[in-house]
Order: sequence, then structure tokens, then C-alpha cells
Amino acid sequence: MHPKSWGSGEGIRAVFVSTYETALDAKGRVSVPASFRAALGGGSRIFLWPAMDGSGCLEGGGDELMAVYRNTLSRMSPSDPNRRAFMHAIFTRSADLKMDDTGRISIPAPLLEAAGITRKIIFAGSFDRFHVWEPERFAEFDAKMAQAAQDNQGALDAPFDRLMAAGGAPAPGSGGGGSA
Amino acid sequence: MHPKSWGSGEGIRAVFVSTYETALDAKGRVSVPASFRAALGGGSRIFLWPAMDGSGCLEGGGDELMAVYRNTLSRMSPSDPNRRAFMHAIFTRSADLKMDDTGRISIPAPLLEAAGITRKIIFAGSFDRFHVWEPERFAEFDAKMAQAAQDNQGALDAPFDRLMAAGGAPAPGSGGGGSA
DNA sequence: TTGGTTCCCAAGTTATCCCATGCTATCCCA
DNA sequence: TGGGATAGCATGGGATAACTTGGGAACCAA
Repeated sequence: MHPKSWGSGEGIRAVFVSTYETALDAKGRVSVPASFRAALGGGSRIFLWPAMDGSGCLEGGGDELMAVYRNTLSRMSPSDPNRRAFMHAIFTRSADLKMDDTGRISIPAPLLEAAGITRKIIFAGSFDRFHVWEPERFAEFDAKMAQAAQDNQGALDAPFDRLMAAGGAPAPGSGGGGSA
Repeated sequence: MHPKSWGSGEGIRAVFVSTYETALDAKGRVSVPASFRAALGGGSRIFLWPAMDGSGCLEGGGDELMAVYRNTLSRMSPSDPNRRAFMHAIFTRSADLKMDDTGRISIPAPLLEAAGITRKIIFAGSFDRFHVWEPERFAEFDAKMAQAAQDNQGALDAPFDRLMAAGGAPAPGSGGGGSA
């Protein structure tokens, strides 16, 4: 696709966006969506681990995300009790997978079980990482998130407020041809 | 008018104004109104997601709006419960589309279903973003908004004044292609 | 050997790019 | 002010490329 087409980027290369549904083939392989491969920056390495929030899905990312976690870990004091838990969650429980030439991976059985995945599988983009779901669980989560978004619109309006504050009022005559 | 004639500086360049009705062609493509393309600032990228307010339409914008959301997200605490809902609504549920040379996009089936769109489609400008409607739903919404405006004129005066002060407001319902 | 995994090749399907056409709105000139 | 010329926009369709999926062969481990 367009691996590095984020011309206006400020440091962020690509983002995991959108949701895709695929299925495991007879050999237990799944295609990683092309746009996600692009978001991985060209690397063929993928890390996957059970999400820490207990939502029952898997969380994953590429080298870039792992580097962030490495930094986080290195800044934590060795005596910090959270350090051990964090390390365990991200490094110990994660799988280090390599995509083949066609962009497929084989997710280890323990991870599939943890997510309740049997055949159908959902890749959900989450900005700097992605999530892997069993479809029904995803549907539930999706509904829950939709509800939360409706109940908390005020908290999510922030972008608009900032737009206005930043001088978002239209420049005179710049109507973009809207009514011209 | 030249779509790329806006300075490439900061801030908001153009605004999404007016309402247009078009239709999906045999391949499922739809032309983005020219004035909206101008409002996108020359980029060919469009993001679309189901509106968070449950109104049953789609909401969309370009790189610029997405950059605002990126900022918002990066400023929210990872422990903020709203963060996940926000990310899900904007990044997980959205499609990352690219216009072709003639300004058309293909809206993914799940989004079309979410909005109830089959063939006819309405693009409605909403200042810094736009909304995509199935015509009947839009008509209902439009009527409801008109009623609300009548019942609550005072409350609506303030934003209108701001718009007028900035010199941008078109006459309501004067859509360029609105009658098309 | 035997099962499992990885690598590689192949084909179908889908999406994307690109060119061509008709129409509409705008501009210019009489 | 009216009419013609022109440029921009919306639409249709075909060719090309990309993505996904399936399966065979080689490799490693038990």
C-alpha cells in the first residue's frame, strides 16, 4: 500500500486504524491486514501478548512499540514491585512472531486460547498498537465502548474546544468554495 | 479555484459547509463534493467513523482533524477510562480512505450498514468535519434540528453570532448541490 | 520415521489507478 | 443583458496492481 505516506507527520510514522475480520486457515495462519503491515514500518516482526486490562483480547505491536516498552522498563527502579509485573506482562507473556512473505503469522495456541479464538479473528487498530479479538467478544466490547462514548461525550469534546481556542474560526473568504 | 492554493501553514484553512446529495455508482464509489475536497486542504486522505452521538450517521474529516485527535489522545492519561472509549470510537471504528484522482472514495460495507446507506448518500458540512447520511435519516434529523432551532432560538444565537463575526456563514439550506 | 513448522510458489479475488465522456456552472464578449 | 465559449466537476468503465488465500515442498525436532 503506502508504507510511508504520512507526509504531514510530526514524528509519528503510521497509525493502526480500522477493523478487519479474517480467519485462520487450515494451518492456523492469519493474514495481517496490509494497512497494519504498513503501520509496522516495514518490519516483519510482531509481538503479541494478552491485554493487561483483562478485556480478554490480545494486544500487539511492532519493533517501535517494543522499544517504547523497553524504555519504560529501563526507567523503572529494579525495586519497583510494578516492574516485575510489567515485565512479565509484556515480555514474558508475549510471543515474538515473524511474518512470512505474504504477511501471515501463526499465533501460538496459548494466546489463541487466552483470547477464545477458534477460527474467526478480528484485527482492531488502536493508534500505536492493535488488538486481536474473537468476534463475539469484540462485539460486546464494541457495544460497551459505544455506550461509554455516548455517556461521556463531554470528555470527548476536547478536540473541538481546542480547535475553537486555536483560532478555528473560519478565515474570512476562505470558504473553500463552499458557497462561492 | 485551485484546491491547493491554501497556505500550508498551521491552523484551520477551510470549512466544511453546505449539503450535497449524490449516489454510489455500480462499484460502490462516491464522489466527495469538490468544496469538501478543498476543505481537506489538498490532502487525499479521508477518515470516516460512525458518529459517537448515536445519531446514525457517519462522521469524517481529513488529516488535519485526525492530527487534532492524535494530540488529544496523546494528552489523555493512559489510565483515563475515557481514553479507551475515545480511541475505539475514532481509531478502531474508523476507515482510512484515500480519494482517487477524481475525488472518489469507496466506503467500506460495515460503515454503509451502520448508516443505513444503500444507494443515495448525503454529505453534510459541519464546520471542521462533515457528516454522511442516508437521505431519509437526514431528513428526520434535519426536521428535528429545525424544530430545536425554533424552540430554542436564544441558545442557538451565540454560535451563529460567532460564525457571522468570522464572516463565514452561508444562508441555511443554500447548499450548492443541495437540490441536485 | 513422523509430526510440526517454515518457506515458497501459484491462483482467485478485490481494490486501485487511469483514461474517457457528458454535464453544469462560470466567465467573457457582443 | 443575453448568448456562446470554457473550464471544472461528476460519472462510467476498463486495465493494472495489490492483497488474500490455498497448497506443496523443504527443514527441524522428537
